Amino acid sequence: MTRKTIDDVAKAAGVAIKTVSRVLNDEPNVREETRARVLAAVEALHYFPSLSARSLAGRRSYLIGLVYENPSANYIVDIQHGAMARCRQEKFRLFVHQCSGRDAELIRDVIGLVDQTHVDGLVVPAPLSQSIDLIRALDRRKLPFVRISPSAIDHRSPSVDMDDEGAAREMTEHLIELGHTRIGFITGHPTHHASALRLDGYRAALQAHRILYEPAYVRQGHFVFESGLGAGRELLALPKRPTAVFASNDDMAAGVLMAAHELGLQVPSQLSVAGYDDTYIARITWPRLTTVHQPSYDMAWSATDLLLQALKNGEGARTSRLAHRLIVRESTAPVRAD
Amino acid sequence: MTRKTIDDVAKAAGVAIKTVSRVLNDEPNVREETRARVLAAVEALHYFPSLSARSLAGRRSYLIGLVYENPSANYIVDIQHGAMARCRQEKFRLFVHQCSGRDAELIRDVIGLVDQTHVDGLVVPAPLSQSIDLIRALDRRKLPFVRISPSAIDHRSPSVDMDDEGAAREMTEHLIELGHTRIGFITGHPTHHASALRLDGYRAALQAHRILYEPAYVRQGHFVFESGLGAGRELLALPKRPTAVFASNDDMAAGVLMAAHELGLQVPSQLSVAGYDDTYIARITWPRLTTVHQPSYDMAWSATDLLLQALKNGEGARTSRLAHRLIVRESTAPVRAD
DNA sequence: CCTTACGTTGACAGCGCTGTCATCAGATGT
DNA sequence: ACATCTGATGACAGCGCTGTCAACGTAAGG
Repeated sequence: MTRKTIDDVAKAAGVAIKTVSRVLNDEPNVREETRARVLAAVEALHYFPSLSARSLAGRRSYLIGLVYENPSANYIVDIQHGAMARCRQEKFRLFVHQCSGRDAELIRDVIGLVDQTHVDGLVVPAPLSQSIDLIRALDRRKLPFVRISPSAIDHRSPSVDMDDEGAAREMTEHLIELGHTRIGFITGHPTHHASALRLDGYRAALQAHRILYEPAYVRQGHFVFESGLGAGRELLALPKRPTAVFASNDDMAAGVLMAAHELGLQVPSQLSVAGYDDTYIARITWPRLTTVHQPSYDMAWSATDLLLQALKNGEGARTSRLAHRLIVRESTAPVRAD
Repeated sequence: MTRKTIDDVAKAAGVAIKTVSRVLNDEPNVREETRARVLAAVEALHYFPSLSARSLAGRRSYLIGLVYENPSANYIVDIQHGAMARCRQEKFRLFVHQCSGRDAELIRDVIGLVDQTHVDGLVVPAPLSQSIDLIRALDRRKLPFVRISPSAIDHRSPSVDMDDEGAAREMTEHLIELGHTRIGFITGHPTHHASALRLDGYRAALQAHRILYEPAYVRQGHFVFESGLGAGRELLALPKRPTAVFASNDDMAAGVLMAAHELGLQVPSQLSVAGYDDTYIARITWPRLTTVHQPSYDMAWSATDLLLQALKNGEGARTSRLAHRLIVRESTAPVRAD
């Protein structure tokens, strides 16, 4: 059992290889009857065209790259699978690449990937999507790419995002509606643009409800569990401790839960805790987390979709914003009368 | 800024392209001075050889495939990164592919990947590594592959695993040493070979300590949180409920924790809970999980290492077993005198 | 009726590399 | 001294496709 080539298919279908190529690439001007014969031969021989040959010979490689930089496992798996799903539908393949290095080295790493694999385009999720240097380097290579959750400093390339500020505002309002006024907030990694947006949403909600913004209630986190645990301990050690804590992602919210448990505080009766992202974690903590659903899978799907469209039609920049929603579970409750 | 080719390098170094090729492929019979000149040119031009051209022209593609089938996010991310790390060291690239379909369709999916991408070999983690049909199909294609945690029904191909039975025995003994005799057990997915091994280890420990094996204490799980929650609820509803529960992975152990919390049972004072795998989850639950560290990252690294060795030396089957270790955290404690 | 256009198909070059084989200088053996 | 071997290098074919262009038959237009 060996690999079949286009010649085998051409022979089996009684046509020239160029005709097989036409059918495989959905090119026009092939008789319906011929197309059917070729497709039958392809099917019968279990023929799969060689990506290497295709990308060497033609302008397309049928390969999309997904480059990312060390974010949380749950996020990146959703992103991967969303992108893979869309690729599969179009018979593209996805090349997943975890970048190494920083700054110039990172750029070389990505450009190296592009040069070696001949990918037709790149899906660039946050936080890499915020690297101006990378964007510039890709532009120089004239490589199409779509960014997920790019920073506000914008660019004419297509991108997909969600309304981070609005979502954070809604979550904060949810807590305010439950009667909370002393609401702690844990920010995300300082270099992620989403971190600033989420903080903005928190502050906007406070302001809209005339609740004084109290800097002591805001702690710096880094999107990882340990930072949430640390920030949670600090917040709960405050003389007038918050009755609710809103963490900028679920991992950190899980850290706050642990901090509360350490002190023997009941969640949600003595402390409400809210997260962000709605990753797997939010469903397995005790209690389960009230959180914002960030549609990572769908964002990756859409980003890949935009990229494939751009490759087909050579069409320019488009941006799409996906809907989020509040997921209210058992970690938030009305504030208790002290 | 455009892609450089081997011709550019050859011109810059003042040699024939074949000589550049020799240097790039570590072939012998190149003068040291010539090699240095070529490498300097490669560096200066930021040249990256085209994988497509290489795999078309030669016998090697410098590509390894990682195929997997829907396991937990935390597991597969570790596997991916372990394999990527090893690939990077050898200037190979890793093609990550989530399989689709079942049985014959799955086989076609994998063979399709192999045919299209020309991967030199495959890393096959559990549970795919247990598919006899897949193994046979790969053999027919004469494609080198290394399995991670294959089933006992063995094969002369290389593989990497850990001692599942021994680890489960140790964990059960840990619980027994804490004074537990009514120990619940939640099995893994029935088609995973590791599930049976872990159950064997549990039973072996009971037997060694002359504790009666009680079938009612053993519940079927499927390696997912919900199944652990369900099984946990059942176990804790038993008239003579277990004082400890050992779940076959961390996700299910988290489910048991939730079941305990629902009933207001304190862990570990009223119930000890143990997991398996030592994924990220084990460090963020309350209390943090006592678990078995399964070295997924290292297993993938080693599997990739074996594969690369086999590609280089054409050497046959080897199997390597990686060490596990018990991670005792706060979810297990001595049994309380009732 | 012939010309033109169009739809359909195939011949062939060439993408950027590696494998094979030839070439040549210098070292080695007798 | 000559034949022989060895190491270093290059010329060239060809991997499996796609892009280009030519060829052909047939329908439409004058």
